[in-house]
Amino acid sequence: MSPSVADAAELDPLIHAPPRLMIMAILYGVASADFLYLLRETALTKGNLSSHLAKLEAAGYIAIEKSFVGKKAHTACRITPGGTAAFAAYRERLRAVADGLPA
Amino acid sequence: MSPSVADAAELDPLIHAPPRLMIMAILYGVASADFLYLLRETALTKGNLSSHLAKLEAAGYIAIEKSFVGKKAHTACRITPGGTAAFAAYRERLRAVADGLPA
DNA sequence: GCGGATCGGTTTGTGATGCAAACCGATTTG
DNA sequence: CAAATCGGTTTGCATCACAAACCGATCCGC
Repeated sequence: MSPSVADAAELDPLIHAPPRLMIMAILYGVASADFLYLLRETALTKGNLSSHLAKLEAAGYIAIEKSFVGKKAHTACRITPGGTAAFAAYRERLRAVADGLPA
Repeated sequence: MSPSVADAAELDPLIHAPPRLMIMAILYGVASADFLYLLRETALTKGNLSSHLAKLEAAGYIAIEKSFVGKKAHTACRITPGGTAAFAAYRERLRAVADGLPA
C-alpha cells in the first residue's frame, strides 16, 4: 500500500463522516452560523443535525450558544481553536489520501 | 455551502470507510491480492478484514475466490468491473470534495 | 383568548456498523 | 500425540446514523 493511502486509517473519524465534514467545512472560518442556516446548507434532518452538533460539541470542536433573540430561541455555532486545528489537520490528511489514490 | 462540499453527502459510504478505502485502493489495478497480503497492508485484524471483504463482495465490488494451494486454503480477492467503476467515481468525488474544502 | 398550525429544536427508538475476541478445522512442529 | 500455528469466520457488544415522535413556545384565525 502506498504510504498516503495508509493515512486513511488516521483520518479523524469524527470529521470524516460526511454530515460532520459538511458542518465543519461551513463553520471553518465563518465566525458563527445558526442552526437553521446549517440545516438548509447541509440538508440534514433536524434531529440529525442536532445530534451531529452535539457530538462535535462533546469533542470540543465547536461551541454552541443558545440565546433568545427577541422572544425566539436561537442556536449559534462556532468552531473552537481545537476544532480549527482538527479540521486543518483533517484537510491536509484528506488531500494526501486523495493524492495517493491510484489513478 | 460550496457545491463541492455538498458532494460529500454523495460519497459512496461503502468505499468511504477507511478500511474499505484501503482495500479498494490496493485491489484497484492489481489483478488480485490474497487475504494475508491485504492483512499486512491494511493492518486490520483478521476478523475486521474478513467482514469488510464480505461487505465489498456483497456489494459486488470485489470477487473472492477460495481455493487450495497445495494443502493450504488460499483466499484471493480481485476487483470487479463494478468495483472499478465505483472506485473511480469515488476517487473523482473525493478529489472534488478535498479541493472544495476551505483553505 | 382559545384551538390549531408553526417554529426551533431535542429525545427516543431502531436497524446498521465497526471492532476485537473467541472460535474453528486443518497443518505443522516438538 | 500434544500443542502451537495458519488462515480465516462467527459471535458479541458497543457505537452509530437516521427518522420519527415529541416538546415548549409563539403566531395565526376567528
